Amino acid sequence: MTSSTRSTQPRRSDATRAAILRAARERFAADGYERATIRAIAADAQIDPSMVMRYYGSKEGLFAAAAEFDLRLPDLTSVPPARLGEVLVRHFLARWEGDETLVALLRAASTNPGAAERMRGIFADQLTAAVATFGTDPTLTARRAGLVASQILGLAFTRYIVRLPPMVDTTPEELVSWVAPTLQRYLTGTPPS
Amino acid sequence: MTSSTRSTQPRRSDATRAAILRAARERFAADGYERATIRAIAADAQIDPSMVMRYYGSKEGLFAAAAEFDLRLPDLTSVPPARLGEVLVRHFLARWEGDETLVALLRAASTNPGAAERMRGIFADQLTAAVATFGTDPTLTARRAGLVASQILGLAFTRYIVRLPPMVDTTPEELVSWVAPTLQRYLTGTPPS
DNA sequence: GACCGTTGCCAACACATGTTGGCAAACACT
DNA sequence: AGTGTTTGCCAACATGTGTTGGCAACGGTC
Repeated sequence: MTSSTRSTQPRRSDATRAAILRAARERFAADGYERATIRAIAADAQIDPSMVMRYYGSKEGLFAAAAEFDLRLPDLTSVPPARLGEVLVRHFLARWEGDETLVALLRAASTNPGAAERMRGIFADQLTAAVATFGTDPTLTARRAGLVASQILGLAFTRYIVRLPPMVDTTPEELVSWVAPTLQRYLTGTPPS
Repeated sequence: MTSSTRSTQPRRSDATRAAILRAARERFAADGYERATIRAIAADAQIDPSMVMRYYGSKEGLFAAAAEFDLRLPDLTSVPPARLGEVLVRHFLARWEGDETLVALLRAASTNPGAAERMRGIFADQLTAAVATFGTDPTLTARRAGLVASQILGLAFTRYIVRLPPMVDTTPEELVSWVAPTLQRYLTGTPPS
């Protein structure tokens, strides 16, 4: 702290900080947590590796900052109940088609316990909260949210990580048509016996 | 080659080889490709790290041997068409609930290109071939197989890798009830416009 | 213009990694 | 018994990693 009394004053190094964060997201998304080295990230950002340490403390700290992520789920109460699935798939596809943060998180979650923990938080908190806006049984709500997460993450995993050819080649709209009914049933379908 | 003229004669070191492979599968499944070190695997197998190199050439070679995997898909032509989804989910859950090889492959596929390639091979070849037993349009067949893979891998990813609480707590039979209709539609449903 | 915090770079440390070569004991075979 | 092969271990190398400390240049403040 210098002389700033409240929140954060714009610092002269903000540009550097942002460059590091951008490069970190790219590298984490492309290589995963362990293969993405601080040296490579620093090289991409065209600064010295020691700056990364000064501004983010450690590699874990850098990842924590780079993997900050908000699903930005729309208000599901203002959506026609019959179109919930469609709205959700479309939203997710659009959300991470233009933001590699989730891909970074997805890759890292496989090997980094902290990343997995964050993933759990995001989908357990944000998604469960959204699903909870309709339906009262908490166990059932959690199960619905989990199933939705399984299909959504499976979609992302096969399309962006493993890159299964049929999943890569299919257009987003076609994917929406196929997957929307699945989410719809997970969200509003009557539970099996 | 020593004096063996055909295939493979039982060697005295077979026990060691097997111990290495078992430890490797465990470590790769638990830690992923990069965090699983040859030293740790050798320690688990109670032998010297250099033996791993001698018997498997390199870390990549060891992984290739440890990640040998067969989905063992049943013959889908002898299954009532209406129960295809149910049979498939049950088979997959049973298949990898007792064999950590697929978990190892799944974890590694996120960061290791070779593992991702193998994953593509398994699901593009074995699964697509099974789906192709009914239906003629190759593009549609590939798409169906891809969608099935997305839900199946999403299930495995959320249950075994990220360990989302609702997906971990749910019993296999309950998962089957929820997911079977999804696969059923991906396999036999009429394609959207 | 002197002072002090900030920004940046360089060099280095401590450590873990995959990998290699050499050597001793155990074994197989004549 | 003698010889060649196999199995195993030890020590070491080369390299890449996250991380640290020190030092020069810059920027604003009195």
